[in-house]
Amino acid sequence: MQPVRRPPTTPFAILGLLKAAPRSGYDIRQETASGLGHFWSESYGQIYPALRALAAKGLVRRRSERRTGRRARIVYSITSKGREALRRWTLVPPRSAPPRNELLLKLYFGGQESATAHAAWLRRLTNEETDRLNRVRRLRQQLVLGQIDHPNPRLWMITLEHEERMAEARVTWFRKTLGYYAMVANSRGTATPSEGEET
Amino acid sequence: MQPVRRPPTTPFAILGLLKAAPRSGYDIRQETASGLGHFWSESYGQIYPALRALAAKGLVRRRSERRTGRRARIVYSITSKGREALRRWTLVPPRSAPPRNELLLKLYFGGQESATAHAAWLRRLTNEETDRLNRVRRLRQQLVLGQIDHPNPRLWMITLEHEERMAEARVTWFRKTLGYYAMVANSRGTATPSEGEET
DNA sequence: GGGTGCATGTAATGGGTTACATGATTCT
DNA sequence: AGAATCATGTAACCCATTACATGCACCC
Repeated sequence: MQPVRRPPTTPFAILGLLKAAPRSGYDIRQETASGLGHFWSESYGQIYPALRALAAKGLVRRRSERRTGRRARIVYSITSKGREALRRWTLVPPRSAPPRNELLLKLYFGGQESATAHAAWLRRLTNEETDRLNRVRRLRQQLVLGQIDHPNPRLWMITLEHEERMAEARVTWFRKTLGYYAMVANSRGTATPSEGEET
Repeated sequence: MQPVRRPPTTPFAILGLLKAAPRSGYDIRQETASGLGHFWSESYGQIYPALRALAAKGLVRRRSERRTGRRARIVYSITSKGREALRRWTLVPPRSAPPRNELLLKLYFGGQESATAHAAWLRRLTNEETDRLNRVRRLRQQLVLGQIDHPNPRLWMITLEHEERMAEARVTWFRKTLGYYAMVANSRGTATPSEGEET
């Protein structure tokens, strides 16, 4: 009846950001849409309630900041209690998420009948993934050359390398898979339409 | 007020399994815990309600099967309407999930202070991932050699290749990352504790 | 005066897991 | 007799996104 509590990760993602600098809810959203967005994202619907809860537990401090010429906003900063909670959380090994790959599901259950359509969107996805890979490579290169200012370049590098390895692997797989689909789609789109498929 | 309806994927995963053969809810769970489990998983809490909903929409047919000597069970089979719904679903390109990598979050926010602990669980995760990679490689090899019977070996191969490419990439990244953490953890655990870390 | 960006927030809804309840049958 | 497995199902949560409401301030 009482399900086991697994610690949610949203509040810790927020604490982590606040550890680097005090921020508003809006700032946090921006951050998870750009930099951190490489490996973590949050929506307003998560952030604002979580900030309240953190403040209620004394892990962050809330203060409103009025600025001349700009609208006032609420800035949160981490407390020492919050810092400690964050530290403890990072020590616990991460739990792995159950696999959920919609792409594979659609290919697998689509069968050969859908090969033409699949070839079409696989081509698009391949291009998107290739672009992403190139972006990450450029980013990493800039970091290597010291053209990017970052509070912890080493750890940032580690996350970029993760992105890059994964993107490379996906592109490799995409190209190979696309080869198969293009072949199947072609063999029925043009040559022998009433042949049926054997293989 | 009325959020846009994104089609849920659970019912289609179920339809896909039923397309191959009629199955009970229990069977479906077993399937998503073994074979399909490589890239998709479902829990009872999802499956049974989804089966009811599918039956109500006429996409699957429900019939109870009484077997001599074994307890009766409820077997679902796909209808032609269900087959059509599945086909249409596979034609639509998959949506990509927002990135959520708890591992990177913990490393990134943990900083160097937690390097010793991180090195420890990174080592464990590296081993687990390596084992998984080896398992997938063996599986693929068996498929190549025709030692595995599968209704659609080509599509199954494509999913295994995906698994393999990803596992390879993760192992590569793990080893590299572990190298860094082992170094940091070591340099402070033994030699020059007050030196700080350069390299 | 109107668009855009800054800023805070909530209601509605859906996705998903875990833990339990319940019971039959088979194996030891 | 008791454990393991087959089998169906639900209650209680939690996680998360989307879409909207609201309003300030700046720039054109």
